[in-house]
Amino acid sequence: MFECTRKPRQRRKEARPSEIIAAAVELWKERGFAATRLEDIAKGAGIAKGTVYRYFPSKEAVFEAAVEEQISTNTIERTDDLRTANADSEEMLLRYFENVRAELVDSGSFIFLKVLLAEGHRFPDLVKKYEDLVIRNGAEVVRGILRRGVDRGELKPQAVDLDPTLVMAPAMMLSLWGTVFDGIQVPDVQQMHRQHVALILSSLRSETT
Amino acid sequence: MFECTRKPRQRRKEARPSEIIAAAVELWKERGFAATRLEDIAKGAGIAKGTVYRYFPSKEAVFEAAVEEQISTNTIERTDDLRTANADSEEMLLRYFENVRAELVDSGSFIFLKVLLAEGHRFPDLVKKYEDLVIRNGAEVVRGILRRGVDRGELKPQAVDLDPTLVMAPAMMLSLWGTVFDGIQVPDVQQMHRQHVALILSSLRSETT
DNA sequence: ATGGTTAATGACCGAAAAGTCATTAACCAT
DNA sequence: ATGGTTAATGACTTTTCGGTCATTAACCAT
Repeated sequence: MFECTRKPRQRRKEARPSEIIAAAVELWKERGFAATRLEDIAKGAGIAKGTVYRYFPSKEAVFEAAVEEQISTNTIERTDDLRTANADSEEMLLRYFENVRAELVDSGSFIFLKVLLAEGHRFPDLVKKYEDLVIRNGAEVVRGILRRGVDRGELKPQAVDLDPTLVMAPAMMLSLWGTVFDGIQVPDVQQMHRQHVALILSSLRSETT
Repeated sequence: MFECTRKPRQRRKEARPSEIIAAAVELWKERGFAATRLEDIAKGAGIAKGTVYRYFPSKEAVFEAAVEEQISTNTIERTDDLRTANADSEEMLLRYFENVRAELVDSGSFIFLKVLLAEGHRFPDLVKKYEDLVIRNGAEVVRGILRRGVDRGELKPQAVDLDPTLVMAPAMMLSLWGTVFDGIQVPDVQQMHRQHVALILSSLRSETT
């Protein structure tokens, strides 16, 4: 007994940055942003603290890179997904909401939203970027769905005038709130999204006799 | 030149706690929660760091007391305000939204929401209390408005089944988001609230011929 | 006045965590 | 093999900041 577990040092320049970010996100999800030390991140990524500094100049830089990564991957996915679909507006809205929920809750990008809301001061550039690429992009998707609904005769023409923010905000807020108590608290986010879609549609659906 | 500005020490046991809280909230609003040191708070309140510890056992206790204060003062106000009113449902909803906005943005309680969202882990009791007294209370108020609208014949009966969270969430989210860029970013929160009310009503208004 | 009580002070302490760097050892080209 | 390059290490330094406490001085009762 007492095995001398000599950790075989590995040199993997390419893989490190994304591994570090992945470990960081995992810990931020579990314990929150402020409570996560840089050494925890290193440990989580299976490397020593000093190694982190070879790839990122500071702790904040890791956060910035993480946001940057999430931003790019997610907005692309979402846009593609919705462009090729062929469902009615209700289905489209539901799918969009589910997308938002999954992205924020399941894939854990809710921390970015939380931290940017709470600590936005410290990352003015990031906030701007997040606004441009996530919020505005989301608004564009919603606007697309509404416009498409009008074109197909499912929604009344005024639907295009509805501010997309009003459609997105509850989806984001509910998902966010649901994460505060480790996801247990809010009864059923998806159910509520369904109700929200119903509310929107009952107001915007065109009167086809 | 070289005036020895001897600060005249003052003993004001009664006034301290609220002054400390006020100074803390002010700084949190300006610089965020994490970026505010306890010594800054003391300086802001015009006292020495040690004095803070005469009134609060820890830094977190200051935060807890601040939330506690906001919670009590604000929920009382809101409930009273709406019970005595005599306007139609549209007016009531608008007033409620304006209330939420004013409370979060103007009187600065948005930091509590932000911090509880972002750092909820560290304050499980507070989160619970906030949920009970602010969120649930808000939901109750909204439910009251809807019920009242049905009673007066302004809203169709299904209105009472609408989850109040769907009504509150956009109001909170928009106000929150508006504070991230020092309030400059979101074009016009109040305008958007008007649109939101219109959306809700166009779906819930009873068809009186 | 004056002495007792206690609010107020701020220098100090120590823990915690960010960030550094001399040393070690993979990896590769020869 | 082997020597050069550089990724990886982790002990060490530095900084930051929450919390303490011996000392000072307001305030008040006498």
